[in-house]
Amino acid sequence: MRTPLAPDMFDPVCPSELSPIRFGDKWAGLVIRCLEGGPRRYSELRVPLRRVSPKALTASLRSLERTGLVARTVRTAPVRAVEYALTPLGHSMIAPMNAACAWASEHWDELLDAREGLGTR
Amino acid sequence: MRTPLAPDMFDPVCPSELSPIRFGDKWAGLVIRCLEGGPRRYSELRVPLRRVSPKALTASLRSLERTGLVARTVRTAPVRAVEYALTPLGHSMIAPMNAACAWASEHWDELLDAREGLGTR
DNA sequence: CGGTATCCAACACGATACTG
DNA sequence: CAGTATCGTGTTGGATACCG
Repeated sequence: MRTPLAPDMFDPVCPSELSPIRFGDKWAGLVIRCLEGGPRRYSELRVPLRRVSPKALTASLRSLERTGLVARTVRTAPVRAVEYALTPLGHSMIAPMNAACAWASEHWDELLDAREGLGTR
Repeated sequence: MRTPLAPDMFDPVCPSELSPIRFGDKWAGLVIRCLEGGPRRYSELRVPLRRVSPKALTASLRSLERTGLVARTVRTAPVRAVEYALTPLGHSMIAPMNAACAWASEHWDELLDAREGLGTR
């Protein structure tokens, strides 16, 4: 199955913004979300993740590869194309990620309150 | 309810060691685990977390306070004592933490494989 | 007892330019 | 197309010593 990519992962507000739960490095969670709907080429990923520099994106992908969550495959003919896809292990992370997102949504107002309570003191 | 603290959070092997899922900063997850069984004083926390420098432990606690997961209370009489406890929000994180731990346990061998597959190439 | 102060090394991340 | 090279900055975390 191959669903369309979100046009911009930073629009309007990333629900994970306030959540303390992180999956790997800074961008790993968003990258996994982008790969959830099927394999993607590097340049495809750059569109919704346009606010991430190529260096940081590559670093995140390499890290995900190292952890075994993402597989990188290169095709040379007819044109060079590099595809990134979730491994079975990567797919298995979707469940805990959804749990984390659900938690953040449920406690959104408390998380906001905590952040604001700080500014005032 | 107030259960005894683990003697050493780093012994024998932390199950979260290989997991890419993080809760806040480097030590936040372990700190939350220590507070799960009831409020603790700073010096109590330092025992199971003795491999964490006081500076890093304080930083982690402050960060958890800021996020609204931990409450800090000071008692001055008869002696000065500072207690850290999970807030309701903090307690609500136990569920996603357990989900993350379960995930790591289930996929432990795959995570190990991924790490080792790297050393060889 | 419950932290700070200080110093330092390592790393993460961004911007930009460039390349096989 | 799919990155790498380079440079610079900011943050993280450890070690150690000290303090009210």
